[in-house]
Amino acid sequence: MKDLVEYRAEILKALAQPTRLKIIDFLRDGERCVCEIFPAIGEEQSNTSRHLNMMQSAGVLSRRKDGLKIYYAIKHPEILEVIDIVTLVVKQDIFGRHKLLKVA
Amino acid sequence: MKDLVEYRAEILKALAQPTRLKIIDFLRDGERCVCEIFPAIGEEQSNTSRHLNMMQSAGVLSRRKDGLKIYYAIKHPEILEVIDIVTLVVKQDIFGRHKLLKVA
DNA sequence: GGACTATATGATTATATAGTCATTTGCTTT
DNA sequence: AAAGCAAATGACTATATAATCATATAGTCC
Repeated sequence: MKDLVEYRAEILKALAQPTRLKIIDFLRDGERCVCEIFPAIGEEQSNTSRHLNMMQSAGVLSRRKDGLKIYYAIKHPEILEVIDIVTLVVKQDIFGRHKLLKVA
Repeated sequence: MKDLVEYRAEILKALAQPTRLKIIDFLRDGERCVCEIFPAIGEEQSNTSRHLNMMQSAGVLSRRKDGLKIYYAIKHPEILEVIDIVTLVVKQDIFGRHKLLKVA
């Protein structure tokens, strides 16, 4: 049986990729079908589908079927908190350095 | 130049691996040298060194030299918040399901 | 300088990942 | 049942990752 540390890694890995981050950003306002997602992020349908499937297996997204379409949504609002904190850290850490240099 | 989405992915990737999560957990109480870290997490010195180096490049850890030893520490306390939120999500999502099954 | 300790790195291997193109599956509508 | 759209999957390629073993680098102390 997988242990806690592996589940944590799995969720984090599901977030740790540019294409997947773009998907999550796009899903901020609510659920969307694949046919809306892949043009919005500028990726192929098949690639988008694989990432969506991976994120839902990891427990990051939920999936709902409605006729032909499949709607994906962010499953836990906490995921957005995680992304927001990371964004903050990036700004502090990376862009912070540049800003300091400019100010100095 | 790398953009925001790539920096976010880089930080998340630096967290998204079991060995690295163990390192971060071990660094919760403060900085530790490599010689303390690798026995604590049960990994080889060289493997541990690579993970530490990778996390510091990503901006997750800071590094301080003192004589022979190199001390690593968590650079931003927010990183621990991220881990804690993810832990919560895991418990809700994965273990939550099992609990429900048992209760039902 | 030589022995010793701590950390990093080169080389290698096995496995995982992201992406693409073509095809398939499944549902809907006529 | 035939046509058409949405999503998933198979096969493949190129690249990245994690781990190991052996070795190198760099600092300390005698």
